[in-house]
Amino acid sequence: MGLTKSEIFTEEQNKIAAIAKVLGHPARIAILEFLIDLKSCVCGDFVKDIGLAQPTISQHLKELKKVGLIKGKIEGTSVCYCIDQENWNNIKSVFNQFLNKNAAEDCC
Amino acid sequence: MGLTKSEIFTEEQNKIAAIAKVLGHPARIAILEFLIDLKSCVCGDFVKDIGLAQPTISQHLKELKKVGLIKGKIEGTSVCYCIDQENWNNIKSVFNQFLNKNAAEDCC
DNA sequence: TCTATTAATCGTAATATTGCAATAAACAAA
DNA sequence: TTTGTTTATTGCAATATTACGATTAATAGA
Repeated sequence: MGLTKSEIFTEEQNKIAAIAKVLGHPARIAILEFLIDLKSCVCGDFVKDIGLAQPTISQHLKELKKVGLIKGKIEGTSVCYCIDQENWNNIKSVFNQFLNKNAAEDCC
Repeated sequence: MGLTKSEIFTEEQNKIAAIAKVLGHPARIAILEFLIDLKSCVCGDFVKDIGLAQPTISQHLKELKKVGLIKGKIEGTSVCYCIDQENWNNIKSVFNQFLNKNAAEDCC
């Protein structure tokens, strides 16, 4: 088995989970932090800064791009990656909405 | 290899990733939403409401508990689960802090 | 004590993820 | 064109996750 049954969940539940899953690896958090702080921008710099092999970083960048957290612009032989502000804000609000709906009472 | 190199990341990066990883499954999002809305509380109800087998739900509850998102209180033969408010608030602030540090400029 | 109920654990199969060496692709500069 | 630089892709091995049947444990009630 080992196959997530996405069909039994709502679109929203699947969306939150999909984004969270991508955030669920420290290398991808590190990449996002570098991008936010504008410390690094191109794949090669992440390789140096983080210390994982180039194919590994490239793969992590691909997943971040897949859910729209980042976007990339080709500049000669290198690629400049950036936070995708529009999607980032959308994702932020999806998470805030989820995290802020607090249960008033408690049964334990 | 398939083994995350946690040692090359900061404690904070590993923490955010660990929580996000647990949030990275729709069943666990569904469980949290049921708990927030106080719709379900015990394992058996989640099994009915969500539609996954009892051992599967039990496993998801275990992971939610491991990172402190929920806590459980034994009540006779059943267990009442609840959002762990204190940890939930802590986790919320960790995520808010991460999501809100926006990059001012953009290079792409 | 016996039985029913409920949740956790064990064992296992299927699938997914992580990481990297090797290679390919794409472009810049000589 | 050739060489160097940079990123993406492929292929593979190791590990992790997901899901569930079978079983166990623990309590409630007859």
